[in-house]
Amino acid sequence: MTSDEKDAGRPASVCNCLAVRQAARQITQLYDAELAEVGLRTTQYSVLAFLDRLGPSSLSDLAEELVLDRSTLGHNLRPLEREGFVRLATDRTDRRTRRLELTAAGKVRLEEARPYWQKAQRRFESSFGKADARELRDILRRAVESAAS
Amino acid sequence: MTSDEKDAGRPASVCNCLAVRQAARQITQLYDAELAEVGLRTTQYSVLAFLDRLGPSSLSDLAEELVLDRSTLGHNLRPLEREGFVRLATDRTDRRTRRLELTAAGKVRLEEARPYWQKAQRRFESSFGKADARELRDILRRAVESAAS
DNA sequence: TGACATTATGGGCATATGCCCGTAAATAAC
DNA sequence: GTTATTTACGGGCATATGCCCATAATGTCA
Repeated sequence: MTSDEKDAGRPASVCNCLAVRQAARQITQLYDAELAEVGLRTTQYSVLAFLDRLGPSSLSDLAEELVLDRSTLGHNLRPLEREGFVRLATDRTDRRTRRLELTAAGKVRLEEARPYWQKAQRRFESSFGKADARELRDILRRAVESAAS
Repeated sequence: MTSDEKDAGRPASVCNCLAVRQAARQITQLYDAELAEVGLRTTQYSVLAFLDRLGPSSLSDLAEELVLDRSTLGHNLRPLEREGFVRLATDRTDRRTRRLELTAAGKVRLEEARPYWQKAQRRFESSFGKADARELRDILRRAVESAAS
């Protein structure tokens, strides 16, 4: 009996997709709980953080960096636009492209949020282990590359 | 300079939450693409598979097994009920509880879907590596336990 | 047994996710 | 230079996710 056959009836232990989705749900709740203190979700924080790091970007470029569907990014921007944290402007050279920019208010909120993100990081890593967390991120990064190809 | 400081400006490489969410999105697309052949999503497949394995269950029990919010499970059942794959009945002994059951049609659809789930598994593991996949699932399982506590 | 806490669930709300399709603009083909 | 293709985006649709609150039923405790 192979180990595959042994636990064939236990979906959670053999399905790579279920495993990563369960973990994403669980870990997201941990980070969302901290970021709720400043009224942001994990996804929103990641958009602001990437935009801060990359500077003004097209939606396509940012979506690719975030490993996110373009359309999904478009949807995710709505609450951030409404709050005035990001701004969309039409590119001058290519009028198809919309340049997404972090506003001053967005930058302020991002800096307010960072300590809470760090707190979530510390909480998770103090429980899971710093070295294990590094290994987790590494294997997940490789999984993203593998699934994308 | 520690390695933390070295890549402090690269959110994707340091944030455990972002890493697992990106991987979940990417891998989900791979599985959803296969399961689309039988008109199921990854989440729906996992509900049917767990229900088949566990037998009739309360929503709370099933949600806990799936590492899913109770309310989320309730929402996820709507399309499955509409299609007639699951059935909700009031428990006789405890009328608060709703017993969730897999219908005959649900069982049929589940068995139809299994080969496509297996195909997704094979596609992912032939690219990522069978041993790496096992390691991935193991570290994710530990991460779930860690974040839940 | 009657007040209170606990448990199981549903409804409403908001965001998250990605598909398909349409539109508009830029680029390539000829 | 006109047509065809590609690229960038938005709108609409459906599901996914989880919070908060309300309701109903059960259990507890004096």
